[in-house]
Amino acid sequence: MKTFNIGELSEKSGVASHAIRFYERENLMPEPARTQSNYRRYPEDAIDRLQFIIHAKQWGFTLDEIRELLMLQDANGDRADAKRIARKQLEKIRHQIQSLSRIEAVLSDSLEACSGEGPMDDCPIVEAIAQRK
Amino acid sequence: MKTFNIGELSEKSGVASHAIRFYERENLMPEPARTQSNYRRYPEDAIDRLQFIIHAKQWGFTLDEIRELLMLQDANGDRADAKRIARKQLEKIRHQIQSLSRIEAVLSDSLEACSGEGPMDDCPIVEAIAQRK
DNA sequence: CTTGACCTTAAACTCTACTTCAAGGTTATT
DNA sequence: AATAACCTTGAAGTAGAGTTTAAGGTCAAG
Repeated sequence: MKTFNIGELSEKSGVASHAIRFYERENLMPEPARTQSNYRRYPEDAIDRLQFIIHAKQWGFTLDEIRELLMLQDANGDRADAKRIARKQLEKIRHQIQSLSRIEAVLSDSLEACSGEGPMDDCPIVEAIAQRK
Repeated sequence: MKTFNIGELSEKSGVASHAIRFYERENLMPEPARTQSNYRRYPEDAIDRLQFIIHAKQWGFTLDEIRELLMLQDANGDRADAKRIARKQLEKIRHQIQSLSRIEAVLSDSLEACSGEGPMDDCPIVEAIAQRK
């Protein structure tokens, strides 16, 4: 089986070496084996784990939440827990979408209402923010 | 006309005194008048200005952007500039809504696919994150 | 006239998720 | 043997938006 130095892992995973060490300190990555000269030596599945982290980050999970998910996997924990975490995340995301949509509506209305000419007094955009219509 | 100490302004606006001083340092709030004993003394419209800041923050504007909007108002600047700032913000928000919606779809699918029972191997949630389907 | 609530400043700390720096050890190539 | 390109650690810096702390001045009530 192939093993990698941290630099190779960094290249293959797209995560900077320093970030990988950071994840190790933060208990997102397990401590890898070491060579005689104390270099970190990673197995292939370290790539998958780093990519799991990247994707979860893109989904808006915090490192704390990702750590929780990874620990569940490592402990071969309960699906119910994973579901709880994911449900919380889904609610968070839905809530964000709702607020953003409200803002989108008002902001695009006020952009249309604003001629783009003349001085700032009574500019519809500024008024919309001031009143948070 | 009524004037306020920073504590009263804080109560009326809902912004912590320290945050108000912070906004002053950051040029979001103008330097107010002072009493003989060097206390800050605010006019009533300071409340409106703080609330403008609060609302703009809720809309996702950064303090840098809010400062820019406020300076435009103060200078009675050009509506075209306000429009430019707002348009940029609208794009940012639309982009966020799109990413979040994609995530929402996949996450809610995988939540439905997960029974919530049994061990973590092959849990649809974990797989969805790993593969970022 | 003391106590407590308020105000002043500057500096340091918080949080998240890293990145950069310093100082040095190791491996590969020439 | 020298040089470049890797690796090691710990400490410090970054950004955004404040909050907390330290050390003290002021005001109102009792």
